[in-house]
Amino acid sequence: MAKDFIKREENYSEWYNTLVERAGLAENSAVRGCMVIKPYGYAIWENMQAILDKMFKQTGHQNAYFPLFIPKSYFEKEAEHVEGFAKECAVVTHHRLKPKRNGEVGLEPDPDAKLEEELIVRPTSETIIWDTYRGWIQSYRDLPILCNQWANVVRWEMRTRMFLRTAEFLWQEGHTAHATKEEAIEESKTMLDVYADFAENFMAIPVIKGVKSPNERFAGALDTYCIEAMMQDGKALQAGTSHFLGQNFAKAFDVKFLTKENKLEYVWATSWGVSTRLMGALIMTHSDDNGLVLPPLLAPLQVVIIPIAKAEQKIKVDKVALKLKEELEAKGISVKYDDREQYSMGWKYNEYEFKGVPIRITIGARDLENGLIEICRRDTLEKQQQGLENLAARVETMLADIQKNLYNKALAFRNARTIKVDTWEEFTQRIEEGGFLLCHWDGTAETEEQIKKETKATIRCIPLDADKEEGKCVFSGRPSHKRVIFARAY
RNA sequence: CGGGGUGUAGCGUAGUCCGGUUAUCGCGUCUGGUUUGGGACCAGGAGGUCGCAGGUUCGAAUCCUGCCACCCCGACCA
Repeated sequence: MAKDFIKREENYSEWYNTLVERAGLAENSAVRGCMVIKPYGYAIWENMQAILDKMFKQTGHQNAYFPLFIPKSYFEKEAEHVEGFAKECAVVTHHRLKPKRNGEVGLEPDPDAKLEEELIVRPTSETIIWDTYRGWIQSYRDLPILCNQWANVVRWEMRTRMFLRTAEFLWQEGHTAHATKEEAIEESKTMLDVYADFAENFMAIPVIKGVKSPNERFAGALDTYCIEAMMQDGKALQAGTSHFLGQNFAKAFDVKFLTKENKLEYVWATSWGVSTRLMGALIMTHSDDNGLVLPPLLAPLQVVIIPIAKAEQKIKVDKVALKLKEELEAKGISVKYDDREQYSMGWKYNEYEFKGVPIRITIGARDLENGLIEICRRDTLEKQQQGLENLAARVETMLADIQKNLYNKALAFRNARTIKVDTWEEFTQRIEEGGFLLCHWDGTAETEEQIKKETKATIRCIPLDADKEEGKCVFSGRPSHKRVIFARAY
């Protein structure tokens, strides 16, 4: 284990913070609640962005960009939406500073530069986008509009955690407009599938697709679909959401269209998003006591080659290493040959393990005499000696295997900690151990509130594939027709 | 905003209760040399408003007062 790195069981939250900083992903900034994403962390995010962006385009979406500032009045138009976000908004009131009047050194907002209407730094863009869509939509021929925006948003949270909840974060938000309810619902489900596909096949994170209870719904949505993942400490993390917004925003912003039948109707809407929070999910799903573990499909560096050689043997080792590097790169694999002399091989081993590089290849002068190298996979830390022939192809296979193995491991972990619970007594005990509790729920907000109050557990989602099953609410004993997922969450 | 804690070199820290030479140690960093199969070794060097302001004192990192910042636990979390 890497020296001076604490173990997960000791203090999960401290382990997480240490890992984020030591692996070079991010650090807390001097600005309250904000985070600096460092180059290595950003490289992972860029890989995620590129894949998602491609998936969005394949499902017919286009990128666009809307303003950072939202006039306060826009914000007030949708009642539930205001209520949901009002408590965490950054507000711009002035557009100029001037020296302090009382003679002290420093600046203060110039009273003459007070904005007539205050501007909100977007916590999400539904309002400004729907205000814009009004001008774009007249007839059914203008629909659907399928736009996505890559942007930053600000939500002034009381308490923050790197990647999981920061005052400012990066995300994408899709906003679509449709002629029919069915089409909008279809869209929100399609995007949920895209997210689930991304989470499972690229991030190697198994997720449960579901719908939120009314309590947990997005402010202004009729239905909020989500993917929920389980972290290593048994807590749930909402990894992505897709909202069916009905005609709420169209009504609030007066966005109507003329149907084929020449009737004026309100437009149907969806919105969906994932954020840098996914980075947190990635870390808390796969990492171990040696540091980060990255799925090969997202790793900025997939293979690192480390030489061990005395000065006189170095040329031979270099030759083999560089040839291998070339072969791997020809297969589209990203490789670094780290022959820096100021660091020992032991130091490098620890460093790349910490950064989660999926495969490490050691080329030692001694083994090379016998035509052997050492290959070590990050997910299992298993080391093998191998010959040089066809090595690139075997590395390629191993990367695919690591990708698959990470998913299977995470799935096995989740399955082992997902249990059916039918009595309140068992619920209160098992919730302490973390994990997902599959329980009957009477469908009322009061029960949900009460359970949250007593146990801090919330309904993560009502799984879309939940089987019909008659039962009694774990809390109230009233009848229920399917099980929902309760868990403590980030 | 409540409850708890911490501020000493780039990072992590000892010293604070009980005031007293030149503020401790480790990591990192720089120089030179030797090294390389799991965070190398030796030698030498640089680096400090002890969070800020005021007070007590012959003398303050240490005691007193005020302020500030950050962290943890709550409240908050579409």
